[in-house]
Amino acid sequence: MRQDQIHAALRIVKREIRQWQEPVVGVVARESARDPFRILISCLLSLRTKDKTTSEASARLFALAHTPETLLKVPLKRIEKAIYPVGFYRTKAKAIHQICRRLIDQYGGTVPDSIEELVTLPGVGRKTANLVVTVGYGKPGICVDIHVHRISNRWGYVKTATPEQTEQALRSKLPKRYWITFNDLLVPYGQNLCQPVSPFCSRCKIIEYCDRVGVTTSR
DNA sequence: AAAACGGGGGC
DNA sequence: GCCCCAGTTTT
Repeated sequence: MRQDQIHAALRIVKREIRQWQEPVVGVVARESARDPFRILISCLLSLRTKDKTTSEASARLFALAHTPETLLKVPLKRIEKAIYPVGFYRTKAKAIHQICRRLIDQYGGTVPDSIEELVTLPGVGRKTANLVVTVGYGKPGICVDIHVHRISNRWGYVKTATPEQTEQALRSKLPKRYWITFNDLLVPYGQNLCQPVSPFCSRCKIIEYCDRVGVTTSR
């Protein structure tokens, strides 16, 4: 995909996603009501877990409590029960308490708004930190998860080996107006149409812009 | 039974 | 850069 095609491609993807009956657009961010703390916890739950499962689990969890102070008072057992289907539930429940403790001790119960501080929290890496900063605080940033990484390369828009390299490449190449929404567009597109193996290329409206790097079979 | 799941951490 | 993590859901 050429640089001058990215605008058209993203516009088409956006329109396409809007037409879907059950949109899964940025579920983690959207259902978290743009609250940095909820985004942080939702992202933690989403590690190696399907989006729908994460969404349902975080809803159950936040029904119990949704601030560091109150969530820390919820016993681990109850947290584990609420988030059970996400997998790694014991590890994640423990991490939730640790994060709450750190936020209270070091940041007065608030969530820091810088990548550098966020990634020092247990279970928080660049992907999670970027989502908190961009969606939670509305600051410029690029959140690269596995979908963004795969599709950016599949299009041939970037040529990178790791998500972190993708983040750097997009930072210098992607027009800034798309920084915050890029993730919101590519994630649902990657979940429902441009999947890792045999994507639905026949239903893709931007196939003419796509280099189909690494696509061996398609539907 | 095996693969997949919106990563992260340790080496 | 590679390997492990430690669980459920989906195929």
